[in-house]
Amino acid sequence: MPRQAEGRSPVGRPGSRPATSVDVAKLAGVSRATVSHVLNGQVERFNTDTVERVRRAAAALGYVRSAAGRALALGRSDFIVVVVPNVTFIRLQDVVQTLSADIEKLGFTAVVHFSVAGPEGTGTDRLRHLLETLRPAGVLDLGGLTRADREFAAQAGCPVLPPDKPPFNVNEWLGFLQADHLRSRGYARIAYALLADERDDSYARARAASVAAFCAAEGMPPSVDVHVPIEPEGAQRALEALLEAHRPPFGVACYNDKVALALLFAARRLGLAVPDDVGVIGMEGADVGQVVSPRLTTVRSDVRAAMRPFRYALAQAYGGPASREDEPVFGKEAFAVLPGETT
Amino acid sequence: MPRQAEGRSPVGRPGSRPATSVDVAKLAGVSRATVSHVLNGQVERFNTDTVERVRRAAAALGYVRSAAGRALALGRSDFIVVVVPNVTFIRLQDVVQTLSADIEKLGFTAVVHFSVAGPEGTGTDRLRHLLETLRPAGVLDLGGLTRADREFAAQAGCPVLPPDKPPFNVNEWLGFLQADHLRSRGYARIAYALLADERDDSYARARAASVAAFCAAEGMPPSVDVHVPIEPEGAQRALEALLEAHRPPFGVACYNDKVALALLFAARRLGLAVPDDVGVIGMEGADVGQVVSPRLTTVRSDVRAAMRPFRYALAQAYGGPASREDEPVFGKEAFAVLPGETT
DNA sequence: GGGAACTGTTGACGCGCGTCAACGAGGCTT
DNA sequence: AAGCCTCGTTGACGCGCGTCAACAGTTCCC
Repeated sequence: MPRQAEGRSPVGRPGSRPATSVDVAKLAGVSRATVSHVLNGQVERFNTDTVERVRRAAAALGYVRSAAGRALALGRSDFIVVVVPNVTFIRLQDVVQTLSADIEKLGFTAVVHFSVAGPEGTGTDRLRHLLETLRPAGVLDLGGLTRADREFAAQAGCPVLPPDKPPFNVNEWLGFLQADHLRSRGYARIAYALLADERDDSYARARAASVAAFCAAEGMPPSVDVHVPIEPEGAQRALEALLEAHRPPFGVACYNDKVALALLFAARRLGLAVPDDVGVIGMEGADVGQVVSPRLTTVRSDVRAAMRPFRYALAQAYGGPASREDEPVFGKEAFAVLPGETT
Repeated sequence: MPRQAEGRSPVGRPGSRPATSVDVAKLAGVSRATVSHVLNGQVERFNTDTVERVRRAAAALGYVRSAAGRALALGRSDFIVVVVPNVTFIRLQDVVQTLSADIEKLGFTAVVHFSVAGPEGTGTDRLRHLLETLRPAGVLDLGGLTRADREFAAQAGCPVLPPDKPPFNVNEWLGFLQADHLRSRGYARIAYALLADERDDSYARARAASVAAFCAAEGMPPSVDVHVPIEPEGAQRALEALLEAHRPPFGVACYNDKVALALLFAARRLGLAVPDDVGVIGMEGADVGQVVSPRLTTVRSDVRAAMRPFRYALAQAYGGPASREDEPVFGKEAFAVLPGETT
């Protein structure tokens, strides 16, 4: 049986291998080098006619260049590793999805890496392995990278974005927003509620520190940190512990809306009046916090605006000339206190 | 200035290119072919001494094989694309994280792909592009793939897991659990609450259908579907609409815990007694549903047990001989009604 | 008219790896 | 001694691509 005639169809019939740049070159009647150049945007150096032929041929064959071949030739791949820290908020999915879309828009492919996946196998080892096999075009650090990991990546010739230390003081700002709101509502004492039982969370640390700094700067009593589990009895115990340090009324700035809700309902079960005895402000503006009664006071975040530093860093590093519209800092409009009924 | 002597250190000094199999071969005093064979597990064919030398050399150099080179030679990469459907539940992060870890354990790298990223650019195009550039070892479908996409992947020589249609009747089972619980609590009429304003969600459809089938089989009045937005006024309106179709008391099976909470508090604002007038059962056992008062009745899920079909499919397709302990169906223990105060 | 400068195009190499066919050495049989 | 098999090892090729140096063709200037 004679071998099937060279199958080249956009849809790729079963058995027909995918088109390569050789196929495109043949069909366009040019050399493979020309195809490569044209398809990589070296357009001015060629006849418009040639360019057109190549493009048409590529389209006709449904040509998609092989990531592997390109990576091998270039010495680096078109992947960008997104490092997601051990951080817990409901809208994390939005964040990842938004960033993935931005990355794809730049012609790269996002590979998300969770800083700490489980008990066994440190995230560091897994990350380093990833960097070495993948040789990605970059690492987008949402805050999960240790200094050592950053250096490792840099040494491996893999730029880490954003170039400054990742939190961008965003956590400082968030802590300030919460503390400032609480004080403006008349609370003279402030506490910060972290999530209990979580592995070290750099965001939480930074925000608690920011709240503490606010209190110090404003001459208020030092803020008290408390770890709150998302579970009724534990939350109640945490709140009781807090009551021993701070006499009501006081305000609690919470790591996220889940923590806030846990404290809110714990307070009611303990017979404390909200917001008179205890004020609670959450963080992130999760929809679930707005459907309960009383409606949670929180800090609403606009994911796209909050991601601006990351988009900026990506555009700066990989973007075309037209993608410089963003600024390197998150928009102040990214975060705003959403007044509710709990402060 | 003389070029630096061949830098080969595990940590990779700046400027020293990463070790390749050539380096390993040289250091071990064997050919590159041998290195490749040994490192791919062709152990019996070689002297134990040779094997040992190769392994030691690789370890000494911190050798990590290049994904690009391997992919190019093999004609397919070591990626597994995880297709995440347009589905909304709080613990989705857990699911993705768990699967990623399982995939890495098998020596592959997970690339998550969101079925629908945004308004512009259909997910299908992006997926197909991904399959063509990446030539992944497989696609793990959480339920977001259309039949056409599945066929496309198969034709491209890229196996789709799990082989059966993805939902594995898991949604049928979940709908049953909810409906059965409601009936056992004495509700003679049942409604199903989907998430409003979401693009088509196959999970939601399947579960609503399952609840409807339950009602029909049990001779109950047909279930009513209602779309609930996660926002107080909208939820209230949805509940009011429901009241026109069903006279209390009735039970509502909810798509997820957020929907359940929205309805729960909407009911209270409307002066309806929960659970006497309206029973509410959520889905997923999110911690946030357990800290509010009244505590939400819901279906608790054990992510690992629920992921079993996917782990099984992965092991079956790519796993070593020792990884067959799992069964192809999710464990019934994966999902259990968690009684609360709302039914 | 001969070289220089420029434009448009291409041949050829190498990236790192998997693998097939082939090889030498040693032991065995005929 | 010649042939055959097995065992352990390797040379060489190709995967698809980017890119450099070199090429033919044209225009220009002295």
